[in-house]
Amino acid sequence: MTLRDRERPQANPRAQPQAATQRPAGAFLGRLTTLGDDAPLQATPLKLRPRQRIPLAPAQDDLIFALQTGVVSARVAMTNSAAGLITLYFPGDVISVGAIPCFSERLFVAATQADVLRFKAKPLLRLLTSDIELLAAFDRQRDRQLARAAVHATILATLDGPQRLAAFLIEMALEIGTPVGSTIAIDLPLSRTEIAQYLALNADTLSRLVSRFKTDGLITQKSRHQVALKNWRTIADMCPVTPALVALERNRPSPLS
Amino acid sequence: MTLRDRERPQANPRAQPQAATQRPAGAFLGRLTTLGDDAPLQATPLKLRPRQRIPLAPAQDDLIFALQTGVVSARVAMTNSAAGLITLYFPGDVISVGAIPCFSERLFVAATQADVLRFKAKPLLRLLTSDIELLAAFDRQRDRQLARAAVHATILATLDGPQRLAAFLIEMALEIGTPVGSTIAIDLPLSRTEIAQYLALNADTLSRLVSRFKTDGLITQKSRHQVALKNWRTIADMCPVTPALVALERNRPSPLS
DNA sequence: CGCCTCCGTTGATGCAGATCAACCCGCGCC
DNA sequence: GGCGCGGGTTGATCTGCATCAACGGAGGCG
Repeated sequence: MTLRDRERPQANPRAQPQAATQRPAGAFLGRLTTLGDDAPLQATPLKLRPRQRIPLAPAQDDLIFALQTGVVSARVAMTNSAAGLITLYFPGDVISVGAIPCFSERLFVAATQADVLRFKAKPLLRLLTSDIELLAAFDRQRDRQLARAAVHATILATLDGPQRLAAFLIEMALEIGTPVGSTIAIDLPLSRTEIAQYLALNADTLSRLVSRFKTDGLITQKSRHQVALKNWRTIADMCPVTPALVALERNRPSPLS
Repeated sequence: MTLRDRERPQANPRAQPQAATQRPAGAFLGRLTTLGDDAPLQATPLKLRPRQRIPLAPAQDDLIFALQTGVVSARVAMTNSAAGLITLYFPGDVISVGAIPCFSERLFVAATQADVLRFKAKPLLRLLTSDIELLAAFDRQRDRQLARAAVHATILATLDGPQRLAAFLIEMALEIGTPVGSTIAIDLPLSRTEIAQYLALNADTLSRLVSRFKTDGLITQKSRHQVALKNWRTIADMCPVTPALVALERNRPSPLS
């Protein structure tokens, strides 16, 4: 599929992502917003609808976004072949345009309703020089995102299909899951096809895996985008990267114990 | 194989990585070192032999290294299964301990002789607050490494075996290759097994691919670690991520045109 | 209402690459 | 020299996943 813009409003956006929007932001963003407006920050708030692109002038590398609520995906299209869904951003994450490699096309698409703050790099850096604690928080946030990228690469490099799906469910549960009784409810911000791209699996194969998880009683599905993990322990055990994902979550406030 | 330390000196270290050691460092490191010793930086220079680990106290997250010469690899070991070679660092790169996810074990191993500078995070950040240009260079460097991680994830996610090998050769050529006549000579800093881990391929499969590249006249091999790309154009064309890799290289001085 | 398009599911089939095994080679060591 | 060992190569076989094709269900829209 081509990555053309589909910014037109959809008549019925998918179910509201309560979890994602109510989530407390990360340490950097929290500290940044408590500074108030006395700082000459020139941040522009943007509200994105699901599937809406973040507007970007071509070759504009000096923009930095901070994600307040929702989920955003970074995608690239290569000249010849299939597109890829490279990275997912969650509340508190920093979206640096320069951190996405320049294939023929690169773009950021909101997966759910999302609120982002747009900065120009220069004023933001100037602000960081004035507050070493803020700079430290910014630095930790970048470390965290680099580490997440490394975990994702490890998932793609070493895990087979079922393990990848388990890793995805765990990652989503940690980032945007809400405990409901003994289960964890997740509002999936991605379509099947997008999940398949993110996991480097075929959409058909992913469908089979989800079906198998359902028949095995690991998950249940209320609607297309609403799944619940019935058996956290089993899912966590079948995926070798669980400890790393949990450790990443330690660095910030989390809804899960 | 277990990731036990093999720090003892090897009787015959592999061929000298001339390319890597003569390489000009990146913009951040260049700017940093021109500051001279008037800054209270407390940088500790380390010299690493091939296969030597960077000494790390457990759970020490507040260290940052800057790679001056040579190549360093980041590895993780998972509880159950195989180890992984997550990231490669080249001259000018910043090695932040917090940017590697915490599996059961995480360690940095010099692939060649290497010179690194060790910083504690706090003083380095303090220095960054004093010089916005230095901070900007540091930030660009982090973007670059995030982008490289994204490209690597794309390689693993979307390319087949031959394309991955081509991508690896291109990446190495851009980072540490030296033009020799119409060819590009590369001193591979990794063993076959390590390359296979990096590319998420089986060592056997990789061996077959290298043989095929040789019989196809794409590369020649002087010794185990010395290869030469005979036909840059063909190799570049067979790999869809070449433009992204080249674009990454634009951001810093490169030995290739 | 009927049509269309997008998304997801399921079955049948083929292939790229993993796995297993044997072997070679270089090298350090006894 | 003989031996052991780690790393690399090559062949035979197996399998997990991609591919292809057909179908169904859910909206959207005239």
